[in-house]
Amino acid sequence: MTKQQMETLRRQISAFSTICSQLVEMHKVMSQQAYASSPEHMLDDPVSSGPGFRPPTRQRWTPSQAQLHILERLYEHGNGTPNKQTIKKITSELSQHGLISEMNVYNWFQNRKARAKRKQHRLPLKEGESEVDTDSESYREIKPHVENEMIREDESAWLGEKTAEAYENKDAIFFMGSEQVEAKSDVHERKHEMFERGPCNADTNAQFGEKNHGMVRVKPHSTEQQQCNDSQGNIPLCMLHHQTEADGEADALLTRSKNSTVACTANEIPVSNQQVSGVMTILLDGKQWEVPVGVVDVRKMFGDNALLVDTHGHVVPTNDAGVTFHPLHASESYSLIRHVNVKQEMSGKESSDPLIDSLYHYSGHIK
Amino acid sequence: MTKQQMETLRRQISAFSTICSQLVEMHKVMSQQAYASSPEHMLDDPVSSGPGFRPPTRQRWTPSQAQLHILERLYEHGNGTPNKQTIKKITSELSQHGLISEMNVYNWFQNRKARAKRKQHRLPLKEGESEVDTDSESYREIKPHVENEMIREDESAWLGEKTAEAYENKDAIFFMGSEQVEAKSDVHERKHEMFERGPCNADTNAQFGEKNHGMVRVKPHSTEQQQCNDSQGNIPLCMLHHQTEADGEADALLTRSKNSTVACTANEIPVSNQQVSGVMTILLDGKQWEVPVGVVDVRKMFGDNALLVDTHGHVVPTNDAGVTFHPLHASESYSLIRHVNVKQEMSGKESSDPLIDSLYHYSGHIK
DNA sequence: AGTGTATGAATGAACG
DNA sequence: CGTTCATTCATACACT
Repeated sequence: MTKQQMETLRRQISAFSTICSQLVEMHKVMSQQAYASSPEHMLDDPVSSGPGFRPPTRQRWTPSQAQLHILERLYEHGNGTPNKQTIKKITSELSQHGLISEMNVYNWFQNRKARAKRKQHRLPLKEGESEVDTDSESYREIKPHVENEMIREDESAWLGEKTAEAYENKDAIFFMGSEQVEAKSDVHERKHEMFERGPCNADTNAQFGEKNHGMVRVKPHSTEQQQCNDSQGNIPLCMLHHQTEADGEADALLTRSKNSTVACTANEIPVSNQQVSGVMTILLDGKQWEVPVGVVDVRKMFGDNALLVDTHGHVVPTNDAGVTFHPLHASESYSLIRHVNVKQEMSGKESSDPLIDSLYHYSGHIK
Repeated sequence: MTKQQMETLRRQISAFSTICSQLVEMHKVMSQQAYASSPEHMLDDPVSSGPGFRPPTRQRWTPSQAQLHILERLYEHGNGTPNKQTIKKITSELSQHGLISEMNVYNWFQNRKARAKRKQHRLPLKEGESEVDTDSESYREIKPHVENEMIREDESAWLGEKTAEAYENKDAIFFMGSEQVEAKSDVHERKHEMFERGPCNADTNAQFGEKNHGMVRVKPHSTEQQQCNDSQGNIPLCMLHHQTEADGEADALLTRSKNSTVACTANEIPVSNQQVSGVMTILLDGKQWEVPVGVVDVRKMFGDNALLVDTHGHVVPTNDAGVTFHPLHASESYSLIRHVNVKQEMSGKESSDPLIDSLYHYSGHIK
């Protein structure tokens, strides 16, 4: 390797580091925003300043004028949603006028159709209807002039196709592993519709009675609520310190993992990373997880196709069984990497992605 | 540098690449989830409902986060649609986390499967690519099993603040980046497994039929591009060499001719479907996009603040106008990085973010 | 800087 | 089962 190459490598890493930092930063900002927008908390945060990061704009496809024009014409002419083949063609064609994917095209037609229909019928919208139905939409009609028929209507379902789904049918496993304890809850608020959906019991509404009815699970459970609470949803990095064990119900939930480990997130700020029994918290892709203190069975915990990468970019080494050699570090961040093709076939060390292979290789190598 | 060190470097890059992908994905999920609705919607307390209260009604079942996770897990475990018996069990179990009916479960599995299949299909059928069909792609799925809703506002820098300096120091590159990249927070997970939205072209353009008030907004800003097309591209992956300095608007002409550009890359490999004019598919942050064959005007296509990074961690080099020197590589994966401050001010090569500056610097440097 | 609207996308449910 | 419909969620923009 030449010096030059080395330099290149270094730069690559540097670039990655930068990118990662940036992404993390964005993530952070977004988290804060999300949090801030939550009506529940009132803690005001003086901070929030920071660099002017803005949530990445443009998350959704926006057809260019040319694309729209073409789509509109196609719509006028054609009947309904095009089939798969057609979609492909359209997509190709439109890609000449801007980034686009088949899904965009598909969605466009679906929406176009649905909305046209709705407008036409002027269906009585339910209150709280968010989809505002202004007549303005009609303006959007565009006169199709000459139809350039570039699409033909091949019937056949455009989206369907055989796929080798390899689901082996075994017995469904219920709480397999149980590994995942989910104890969380979402405390969330909704943004637009302010209407709080009241107690919703499908049966109560004649209007909707037909929907779920019949099999509506009635169970007026209350569990949800409780659970949510106990989870105390938010736990700062070094959060909580109390055990939830005493909390009967919560405890049950948290400890579903039958593991000895108790579910107390509680580590007093895990200094030394590991108290013997118990659980500690780590961050996985930004989410908090409770893991037993001690070595971790990555495969069992996250799936056969999982790999953990620490913030230094190192894959957490494991033995052949997927168990780490060392405990994870409490409060540390890890990234969970997966690869579908890796699943159990990993033994064959063949995955379609060289990158992943490489990681695995590395992982194995290091052990 | 020893061979060993080199290997380490390589691993780091690989890991970083992966991490970046994850972060980008995560970021997307978050932005999408920022205002996700609370799963408790359908379980609202009866209390609020007063006499003339209209129970808001949720017409259709919406799985709570907990339910979703469980379902996801069950699905993941690879068993097709559960049988009746199993459905009952699942339903029963899930009812602990929210209102649910067997029908809901059944539908969920049906949909999940159908969509997964569709997804799988849609991607692979793109052009070029040899038989080695790349079903890859899915490895980008993120799959958190926890749903904590915890965000805490404490500032606590979860992000190392020294980040900046780290990458400045070229010699320290090795492990830099490593500072704590930790994301604290929550993130509720939702997984929209299919194609997600992707980046979009930055171009907007006046609408066709005017929606609002019947007034057509005629493209106000000069910056808007008429069409974002003009890019074409494709080339094997060898990338980089070149400088990227964002400057101002510069030309725009390198491209603009529709299929003009040559370079049909991936097509050394027999192309299959999609013989249509030069179009090829690439994966951007896991999502498939169609782009014209030929060089790509990154800025135009993704915005002034965009950067493309390939799976090797290389920033795709572009000229001052943001146009790549080479076409992208068909079926290859790229990550889209953005930064608001980079925009056009880049000319002064001064952005408020050192991170980005660094990237640009890198990019240019390497040429 | 907010607010409303158009509309892209996700997804539960239904249909054939 | 695969496809389509209906509804909801989320977001880009325009306008004020």
